[in-house]
Amino acid sequence: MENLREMFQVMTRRFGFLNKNCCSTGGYDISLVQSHILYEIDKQHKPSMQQIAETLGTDITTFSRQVQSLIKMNLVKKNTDPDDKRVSILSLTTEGVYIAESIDQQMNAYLNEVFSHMNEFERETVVRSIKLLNESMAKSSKCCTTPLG
Amino acid sequence: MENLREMFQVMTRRFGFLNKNCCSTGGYDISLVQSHILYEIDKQHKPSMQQIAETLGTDITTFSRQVQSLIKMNLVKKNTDPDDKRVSILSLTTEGVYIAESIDQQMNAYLNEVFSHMNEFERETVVRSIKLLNESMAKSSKCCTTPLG
DNA sequence: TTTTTTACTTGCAATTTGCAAGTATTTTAT
DNA sequence: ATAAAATACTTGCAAATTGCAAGTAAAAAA
Repeated sequence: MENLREMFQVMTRRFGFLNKNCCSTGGYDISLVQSHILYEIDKQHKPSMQQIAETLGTDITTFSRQVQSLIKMNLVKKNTDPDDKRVSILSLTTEGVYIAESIDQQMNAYLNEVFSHMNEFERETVVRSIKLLNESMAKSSKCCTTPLG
Repeated sequence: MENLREMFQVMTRRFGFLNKNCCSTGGYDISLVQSHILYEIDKQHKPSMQQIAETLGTDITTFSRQVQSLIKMNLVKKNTDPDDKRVSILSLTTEGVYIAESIDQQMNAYLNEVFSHMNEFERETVVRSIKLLNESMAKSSKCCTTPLG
């Protein structure tokens, strides 16, 4: 059997580079972690601080400060949940949405370029495989969840 | 078409968690970046500092210090290349090999567990897909290489 | 031989990190 | 109804990680 880890290591490293490249797109000085925060806020529905921090596997105190800087940059808003005044609901500002979308476009453009080296059949196979992989990882209770959770 | 980026983001995040979990296995206090350094030194043949730093996309100065700490921990050795006294050849100590291997085993065990949720056909498809993906990413000149290279 | 390039190291100064300890609100006893 | 416990988040550190600028030493080019 081939070395699974090696394949994954190479793939995720490459994807990591791509991610790093893309987040500094558009003149804005966004760090990789910040781009992930923007991405998740955009994706989740009215998320709280805890939720995003949990999703990203970031310590809540670190996350708190990252959000503060994103608010200063006017990319993220924070609203206290009316039902529970302890929790802060996060959302993107118009500018934040713009940045998040432009990063997303870049990423997808690059990924499409990568996929252009395959034929239609290969593309479909790969897409299905990644879905399968994600499902399997989700099923696995032992692994692949946040380090401290 | 599905959102490629989302699929990749989820997958690599999960793999990242796995990576983080695994590197702190075995009582040793190894950071994620350090585990990646050990991995690459193990993988490459008599690599120089530059080579590993380049592979990992790390600034050479940062890398220099990381290696120093790994040497202090007695996991890595540095030997000056006899053919060019400027370059340092990196290698793992016996202890380093042990750590690297135990991380590798953990990782592969977890990945096998993930793959156990698939049938034989799916497994093969997924493995082939990841290989394909890696080849395609390698072909793509635009993307997926080190940020500053 | 001098100049330039290359491989690496150190000096900062800035950023990022997480634990401990805080505040404020809500939930759970009693 | 009130005290105690839990939850959501924030701040104070102090340590670790980062990268640029400037260094050393060796090799290659001029």
